[in-house]
Amino acid sequence: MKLVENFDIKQIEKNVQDDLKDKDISRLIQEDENKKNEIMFIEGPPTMNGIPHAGHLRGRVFKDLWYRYNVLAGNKVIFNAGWDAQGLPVELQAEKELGNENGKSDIRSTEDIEKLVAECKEIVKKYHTKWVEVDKLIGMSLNQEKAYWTYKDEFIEKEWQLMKKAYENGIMTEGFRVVAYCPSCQTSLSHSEVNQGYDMVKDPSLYYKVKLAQEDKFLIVWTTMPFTLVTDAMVGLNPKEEYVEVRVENEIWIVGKTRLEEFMTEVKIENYKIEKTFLGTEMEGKKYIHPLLDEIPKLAEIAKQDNYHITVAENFVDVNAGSGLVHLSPANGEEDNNIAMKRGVTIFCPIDDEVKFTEDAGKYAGLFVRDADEKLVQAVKDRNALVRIGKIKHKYPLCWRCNHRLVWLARREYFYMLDKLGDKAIKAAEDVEYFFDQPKNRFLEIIKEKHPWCISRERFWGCPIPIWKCDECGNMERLFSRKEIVESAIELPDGENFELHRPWIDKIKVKCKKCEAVMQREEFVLDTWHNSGAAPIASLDESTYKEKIPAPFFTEGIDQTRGWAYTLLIENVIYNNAPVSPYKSFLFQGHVLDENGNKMSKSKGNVLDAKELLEKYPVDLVRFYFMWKASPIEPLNFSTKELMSRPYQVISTLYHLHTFYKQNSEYDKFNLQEYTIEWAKKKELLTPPDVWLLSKLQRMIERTTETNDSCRFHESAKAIEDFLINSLSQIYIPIIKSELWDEDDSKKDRRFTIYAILAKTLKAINILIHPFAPFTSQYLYRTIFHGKENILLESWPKVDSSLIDEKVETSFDLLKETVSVTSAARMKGKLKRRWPLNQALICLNKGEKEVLESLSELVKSQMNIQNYKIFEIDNSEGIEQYLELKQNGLPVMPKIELERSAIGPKAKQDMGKLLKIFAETDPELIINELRDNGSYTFQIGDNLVVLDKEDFIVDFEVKEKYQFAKRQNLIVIISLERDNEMMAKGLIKDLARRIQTLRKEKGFNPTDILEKASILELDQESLNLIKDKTDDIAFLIRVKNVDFTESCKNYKDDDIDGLKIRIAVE
RNA sequence: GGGCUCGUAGCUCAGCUUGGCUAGAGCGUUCGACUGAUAAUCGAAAGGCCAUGAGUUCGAAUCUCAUCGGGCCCA
Repeated sequence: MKLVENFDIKQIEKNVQDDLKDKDISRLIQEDENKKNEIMFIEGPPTMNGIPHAGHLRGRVFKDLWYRYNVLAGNKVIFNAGWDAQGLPVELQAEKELGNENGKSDIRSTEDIEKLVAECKEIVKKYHTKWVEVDKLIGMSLNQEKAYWTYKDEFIEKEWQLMKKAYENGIMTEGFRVVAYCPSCQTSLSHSEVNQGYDMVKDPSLYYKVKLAQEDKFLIVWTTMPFTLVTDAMVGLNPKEEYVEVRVENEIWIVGKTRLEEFMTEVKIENYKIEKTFLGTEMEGKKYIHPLLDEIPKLAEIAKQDNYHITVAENFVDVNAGSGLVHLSPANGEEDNNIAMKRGVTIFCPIDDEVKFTEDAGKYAGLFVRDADEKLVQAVKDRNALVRIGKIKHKYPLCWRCNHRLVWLARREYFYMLDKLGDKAIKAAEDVEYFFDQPKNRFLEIIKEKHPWCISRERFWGCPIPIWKCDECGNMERLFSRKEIVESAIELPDGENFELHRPWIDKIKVKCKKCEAVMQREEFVLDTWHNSGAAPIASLDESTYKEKIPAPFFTEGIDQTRGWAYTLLIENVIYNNAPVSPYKSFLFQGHVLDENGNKMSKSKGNVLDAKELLEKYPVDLVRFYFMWKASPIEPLNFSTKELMSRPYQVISTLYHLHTFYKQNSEYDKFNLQEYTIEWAKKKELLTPPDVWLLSKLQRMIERTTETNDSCRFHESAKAIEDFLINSLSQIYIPIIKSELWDEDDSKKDRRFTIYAILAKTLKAINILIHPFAPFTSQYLYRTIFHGKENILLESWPKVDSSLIDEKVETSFDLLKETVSVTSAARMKGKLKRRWPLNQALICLNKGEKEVLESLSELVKSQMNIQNYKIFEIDNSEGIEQYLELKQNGLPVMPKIELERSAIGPKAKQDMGKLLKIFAETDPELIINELRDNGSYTFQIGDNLVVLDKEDFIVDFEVKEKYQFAKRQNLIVIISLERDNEMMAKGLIKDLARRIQTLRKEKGFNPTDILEKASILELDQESLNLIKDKTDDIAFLIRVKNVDFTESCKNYKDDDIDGLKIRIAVE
């Protein structure tokens, strides 16, 4: 790899990519004896149903950052890719590609499934290529060859082993789950599909009354789906809301209080009287009599159970709709079903696949459910239970394919009953490090819910559930391995090595051990979250799993709290039947938003394609920017403009510091191996700036290590930025520059010391910044330092506490402050920084004199001043400060004003005269009086106005030929007087700067020594000042001779503060 | 609708636990200066009803409650 001429970060990136193309870094790391611990990373497998965008990149960068940091810190990190191939999104995409407009109902035969599955595999292949491409662009270190795939047979079989544990521990059961179902497509729909199709529809609004069994009172219940009366199981009230008993004619009705009046208007009842008010919670567990039991014998039978047809107090009940009481149909409502599951209530679901009532529905058997609405309303009316039937317009979901109204329907499914885990999952989750409180709290809350997890899906492309059921006797065979299936199969149409997917597995028939009938496989596949959640178990062999899991660090987007993080934990607890998490720590990452803070979405068109982004912008900047801009958990507003500003400056400075080091050290034939900091220390060559820089370096190492460990990557990036820009580039380099300029052989040791320090510092920065900007750091490391083959083989720097020097740091801070204040004073006096000044008078706090004087030479050189004096001052303001300054002999004059709000009441009508007299009075006189007597008396006519200290605002200014600036207690007064010598020096520097610019323009190297320089058209005065000093100029601009006659060929017009000159170099 | 969470300068954040100086820093912006690695750097300036409202208090960015807005998840 060669050093590029100019800083071209894209070119650097390309060179590194090319250079590393054929190199097997992971093998080098594997063989490196400095990398001691072997640790495991488990990739959260992206679903292969789309191309990566900017949001994905942030996650990629976090992972790779962690990898590189840990490798540098001395670990062998197993960093394998992983891909999630299955799941609904892939299947839907395949449907689209195949043109199956009716979704699942288009799949009728084995061949159809086969075609669908083949298409799914195609899609996965296509997107996998895109992802790998982007991974390569961004410099992901993932081992792609060893990637795990969730759809591979070996993965599936291991997942079955996990299911087996769940079954053996009594966690896996059958049950009912309510899904949105399209009666026309005969397909259930996922939540995201449902959310696509809400629209306003008209529905019946039915109020009916049910009598309490033990009291002569009626519950007034509201529903918009009368057919659900068939599957009615409970009536819900909100426990925290108020309800009332009202008398209507000779009946007592129970209604919510919040909407009582609206309700009465709606049902057209004018005369009613509130008899009692109470909280919903008081109504828990009262049996009621369903009005239609005679029509539905099966329901009547179930209703005999104690927990059936009772009132329940549940938070989800909304008192701002209907009557404030709702009936619960676990077969037809999601929330209703959850509550039934929680309370162990029987789920009565007499509805078939065509959404028609079955025989169990008694009188309504055979009817499409929504067609039963009218008949049910009539039946309610016939039994005198009708309060009111009306119409309501509300938002309701429609099928996104056929626009048919969806119904909510309980389907038989498989569940993990998480309450059976006891507190194991909670304990496991509590032991995990989350780095930030916000996601931790939410995650723990979710786990504490212990919601039953429905693991089955009525789909095709997924890990099949290996359970066979006998239709005759209901017996079940659970065959959790290929071996068991093969042994139990009646025949194997695709041989023993059939693919463990639908449709092939569906063809396997098993003989029932109880009744000898032929058993069919339950046509479910697993929830895709089960696949990814099984990753640690299913992607590793058993011994590796035992050895490496729990793994130290997992990370994914914050939306995965309930997703991957959750399923991983639950499945691991199930697998071990113990409170163990598969991860010791989990970092949840905030999402990427567009530059205005809006969510990136296809519909808004603000999605940034990852590949385009990485091809157009420098990858190191993208990576650095992602980590540097925001805290990991916060959302990040992504702006390419911002990306190209500060991050560019940081990386650019890093590059240029390297070229600076290279140019100078090569000129001196510096040998990095021979001359080290230890060597310099031994020879006592370190100056205060060196000590200071090394001390700062230690602090930065300490800080970055600490913040990387706690996932405060943004702080880590900022610590590097701060050191690089504010310490190294801004302070150290300008100080040592002049020392490097002096080529005398006797100063060689000093120059070598500087090179050694620069080399050590730059090398350390390269390593520290490597996880953030891998390309530039690898590039600079290789081209400038010719180190190991890959910077990853280096070791993370350790803090060397012998190099920390707090005293020097304090002195430097004071120096920086003093120089800064001096510059401000120069600004006021219009004195350029390169003009030397005669004298500075510096006022400091008590005790600081010594601190600053320890850097005496630097004070002069950095302030560009020939001598200085330091005064320690006690007072920071007012008359006391002025007096102290004066007492010290400083060239100050008092500046005095009246405190108007204070003197108003004292002077009253004499205010005008007072101001006039005050303006004419010598300030010094007032000060002296105040000092001696504590007050000053003005005589205004016959009146005496006595003003004390508080009535004056006293400040100071400096005498003529001085200028000053102050910041808090730091005051710098500079003398404006310059003699010829100083004027000459200033002029020389002015000239030198211009000639140096010209040198650069002409393309000379800084280290080249040129023949001559020529300066024309200087005025006589200036010429007199400098004509004897050509040697000084020659030294500054690296030429052999300087003259003032027209001796060169090409001259450039230039000017110094408006003075026209012509200059040339050859 | 529910849960968690965030809201301080254009941006990124500090300060909040334990109430008390004129609410700080860096970046960005504008103007000026410097520059021999630099799109670096230095100086100055502009920029804040600390989301809003109420309460507690002598005193609130800080404690309490409510509201509004953003994010994620769940409905």
